Amino acid sequence: MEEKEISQAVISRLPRYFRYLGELKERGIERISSQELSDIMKVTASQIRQDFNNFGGFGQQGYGYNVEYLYDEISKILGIDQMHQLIIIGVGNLGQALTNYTNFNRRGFVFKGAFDCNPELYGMKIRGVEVRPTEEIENFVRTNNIDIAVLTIPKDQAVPMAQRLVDCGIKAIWNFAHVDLDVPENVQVENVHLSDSLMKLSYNITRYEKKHGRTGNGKTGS
Amino acid sequence: MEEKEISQAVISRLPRYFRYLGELKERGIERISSQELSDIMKVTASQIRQDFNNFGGFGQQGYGYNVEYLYDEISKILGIDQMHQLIIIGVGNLGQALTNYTNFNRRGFVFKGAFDCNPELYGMKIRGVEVRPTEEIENFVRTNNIDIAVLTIPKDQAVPMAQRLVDCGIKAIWNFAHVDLDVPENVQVENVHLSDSLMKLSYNITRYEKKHGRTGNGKTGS
DNA sequence: AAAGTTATGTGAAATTAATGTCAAATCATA
DNA sequence: TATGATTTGACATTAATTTCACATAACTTT
Repeated sequence: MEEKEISQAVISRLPRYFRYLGELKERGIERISSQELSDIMKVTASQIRQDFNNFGGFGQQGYGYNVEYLYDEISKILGIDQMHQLIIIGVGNLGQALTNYTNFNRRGFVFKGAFDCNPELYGMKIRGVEVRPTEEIENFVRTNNIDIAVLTIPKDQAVPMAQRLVDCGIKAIWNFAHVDLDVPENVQVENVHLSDSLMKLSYNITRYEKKHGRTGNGKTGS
Repeated sequence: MEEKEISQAVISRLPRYFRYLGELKERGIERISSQELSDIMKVTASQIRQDFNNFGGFGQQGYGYNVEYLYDEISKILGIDQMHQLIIIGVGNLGQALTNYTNFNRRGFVFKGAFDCNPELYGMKIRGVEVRPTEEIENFVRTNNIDIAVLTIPKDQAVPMAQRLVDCGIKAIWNFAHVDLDVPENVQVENVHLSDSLMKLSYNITRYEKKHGRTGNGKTGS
């Protein structure tokens, strides 16, 4: 039985549905129609129904969707009903920030190890986890069943590091390095390219100003 | 004369082109064809040509594209030939990490101020910039011509803060809070929802394992 | 300067995604 | 249990995006 592939466009929308459903659940709301959700989330009701239907019928005609049930189903689809063990590679500012972001913990992402190539950091503790030398990564990943490696190291180091992670059987890489990683299809990669995001913002500022006749600050001017 | 609107799908690809062109430029490569770029970037040559053509003809038949010229043109399109003054609101781990990320500086994003509501942090210096109380934001934005506010505060604080920023004339918000901001169309918002990104990764791990018959770690198990 | 090659720009075709529509199922109510 | 209101799920339609294909322009070489 062949499962039909769901487009990444749909997947990208699921976390947002999940977030809104979580809020509704928190507020004690038991049921919701696609139309109501449409009003709140500012997407068409049709898209909401279509999106949910990719995974089977979660709703009931004449009633709508049960908030808690839908929430749980989406969490299963996203795989966050499962535990994920993760390690951070690169204990710089960003690495530490992510480590300290406790919300991930609540969603079943368990921070198991931290690695850096700077000897001065060895032994330092972040959220109870000791920073270790990067040489120990392979062994650690294998013995601790690590699923996800968070890459917060400079881009030139990221490429060989990704290869090492692939070789020792990592399942996924959450990549914050500003480089594209080339990995086999059994390893999942999710890129967070912050500067790309900032450039998009810059584009939209510029576009708006062009359209409305305001000017920006020339780089040489003042 | 009406400029035709460029789709966000195209805009999202520009930073990646920009990055690859920057690398080519660094390596001293002067010209490149859409086919060569296609091989390197793993997108179709057709898409590359189509994308660039949205902004006018940057290439030359029989020759290809001049790397440096194309690089400069894209930087203009993205608006990163202009200076952008920015402030950070929320000097937690993530806020500090972003502040210390020097690459933004190189691209014309100038870190001008830092704000927090925790009095213990007032006066602390990050990259030479003093942390100030959030009450001072409005005045600071107005007198220092701030374009972009980086929001790294909890989501419940983010919504009223966004309103304050809108009211004092900010041009754009780079939003790291896990909430959707509702702002008028003259204010640009770019969201970085890290947990959405992590959920997408989780989905892809789960999908791969389902397809290939491996199992994850049950949340209750181990 | 002519011939052959290369590679863009563009319009058309194909694919993918989003939206609109409605029959059928369920709910609420009397 | 019948009636009317509600709302999904499926399908049809429309829109957007990507790919294809080729005429045309510029380059390169002799």
